[in-house]
Amino acid sequence: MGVGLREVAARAGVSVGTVSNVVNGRATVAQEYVDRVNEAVLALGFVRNDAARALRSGTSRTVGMVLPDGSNPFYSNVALGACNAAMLNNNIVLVGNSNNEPEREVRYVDAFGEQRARGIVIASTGNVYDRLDQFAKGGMPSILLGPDVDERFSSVAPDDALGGRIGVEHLIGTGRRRIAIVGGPMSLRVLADRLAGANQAIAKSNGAVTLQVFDTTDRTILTGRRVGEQIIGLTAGFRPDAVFAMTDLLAIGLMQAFDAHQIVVPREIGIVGYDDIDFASTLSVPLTSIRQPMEIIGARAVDLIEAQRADPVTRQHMTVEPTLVSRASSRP
Amino acid sequence: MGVGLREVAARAGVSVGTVSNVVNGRATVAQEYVDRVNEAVLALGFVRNDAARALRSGTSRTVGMVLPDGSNPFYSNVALGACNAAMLNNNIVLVGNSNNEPEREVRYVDAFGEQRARGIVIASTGNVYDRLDQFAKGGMPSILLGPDVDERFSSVAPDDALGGRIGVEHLIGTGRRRIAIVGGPMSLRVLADRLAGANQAIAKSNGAVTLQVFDTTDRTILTGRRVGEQIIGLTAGFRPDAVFAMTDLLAIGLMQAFDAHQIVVPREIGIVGYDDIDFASTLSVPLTSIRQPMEIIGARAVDLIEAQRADPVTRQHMTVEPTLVSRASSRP
DNA sequence: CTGAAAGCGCTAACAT
DNA sequence: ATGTTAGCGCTTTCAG
Repeated sequence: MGVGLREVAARAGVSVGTVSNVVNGRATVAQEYVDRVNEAVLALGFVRNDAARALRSGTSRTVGMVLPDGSNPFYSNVALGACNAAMLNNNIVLVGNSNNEPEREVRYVDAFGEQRARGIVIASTGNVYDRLDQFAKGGMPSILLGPDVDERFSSVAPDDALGGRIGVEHLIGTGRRRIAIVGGPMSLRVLADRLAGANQAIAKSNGAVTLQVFDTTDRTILTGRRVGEQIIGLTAGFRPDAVFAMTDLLAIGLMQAFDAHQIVVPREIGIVGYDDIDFASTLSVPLTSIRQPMEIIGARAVDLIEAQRADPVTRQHMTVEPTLVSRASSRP
Repeated sequence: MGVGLREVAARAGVSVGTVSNVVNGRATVAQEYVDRVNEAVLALGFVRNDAARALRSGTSRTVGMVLPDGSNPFYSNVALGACNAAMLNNNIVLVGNSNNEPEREVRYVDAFGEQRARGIVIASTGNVYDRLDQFAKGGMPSILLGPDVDERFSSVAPDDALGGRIGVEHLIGTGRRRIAIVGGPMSLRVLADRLAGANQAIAKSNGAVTLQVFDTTDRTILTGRRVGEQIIGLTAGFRPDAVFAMTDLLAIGLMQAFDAHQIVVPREIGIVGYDDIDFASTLSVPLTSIRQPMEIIGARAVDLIEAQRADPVTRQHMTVEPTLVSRASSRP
């Protein structure tokens, strides 16, 4: 930008060291000098050069975050929580969006590595772990988001089994006994966990049964609607009185199908969704849903970065608990 | 990270200049040396130090983006488009989320300024313009997102008047004549523009009238539902046969209200929304909506950054055109 | 409490 | 085609 410490120093009639001290709000500089320096900074339009600072001091104020999907509210809320936590230490969070493309993921990871970020928080498919490990050896830790732990990194993940459990427990607690479960594919760890939790709740109950598990290939509204039609097609004896949907989108699709066939929710069938997306509360029948503590996940991840920098050897695997948000769709 | 060009050079038995050339894929280095250097890079876990590069070469590969709301799909898609465009020049886009807080906005702007980013793309409320202008003097341009132009910066904005016009023209084209318009507050420039465009379409039509403008304080589903109830309460002669909603959320609320009172869309009343959010297509009556070219906005902004760097004096104010996505909610 | 000076790791110009 | 070297702008001793 042209104007550096030197120019400011010249104009203020002090040394660069003094200017540096003023600019960084450090210790004891005579008030008179402080004023003169500030005047010069303003007049000259001086902007600190972070590249030079980072080079010299070897440390950055930036936490890098690599996320697979910018339009997924889950991730944007995680990012928000991370940002809040970083602010407390006077750091900032910069987000790179890999758009689910491994190639972009690598680019962002490299960029943060080369920038010598404080650390990287990443929800990854796994192919950059070696690189991240290399960075770690150089003192730049990475934190994994999600349940697929790797021994080399600390991680934070929501407890999906717990989520599945409390969702179904709630349905059972409101008097339902004939539970259907909708979601998939089960090769996704988070969904398998939710299913396991759901089954666990049913096993512990007295008298509730898993009527059917609809293993879907995706979790869209359309798929939910299709499953809904299937459920409606069931003869009365085989129809569930409650369904646990593994995402809110699925739940919304189910509701649309039930609504189209005058099956009233929650009287004839109770529904619990998962994620508590914004829409959940504003549906014509507001949706009971499992809410993930998204901002806490982000905050914990940032905390783990600092913890890891302080103590590079210990690894922590944190788990955060989802909560049930009860609304009309599951009322007794 | 400890290991630098020097260590690599030592191990490979070449000079730092040569290593630099290899690492940056430059020109003519003997294949034998290339191999030796690459071996050393791998063995030592060398990672380029971007701070040093930026300091020395005075230029960065990072485009900074400051957005007010990470969970708004509009902005995440703009960011995606920006990212795509940046990739073409081998740059990357890093996003800072101000969460609508001026204080954070300033922090991100400062951070990008200090990092000497290639430029800043920002959807701002306006209080950082002076700072951005200062950066511009130092050779780091900023591009404004949105209709509020400032003479000092180039900008790119969707043409909201056009959006309003094509939305209402479509409604009129499908035979509707009694148009209601829902949205607000009109102090927001984008909404005022949409209204102006809508009115323009009505003025040009033969026989269509603006029955009523519902000026709302926000644009949520709940508000849409409330307006819907009002519309239902109208005596038959005053009830519109079409409504242009300034956001899809409003449109969804309207639909919920109409649905609850057995008013069938589109037969009794046609609806056009705005934004084409993901939900629009999966509603039980899919919603006709005005789609903003979000990714193009982001791409143009990144292009403008480069244009501005090449020619710091000219300012450009670009406008991009929304399109109508026709679905069931507005069928004749 | 302030000034002077030595680099941080890299690039690019120049010399070989 | 490769090696040498002078800084980029800053922080941080170390003297004064």
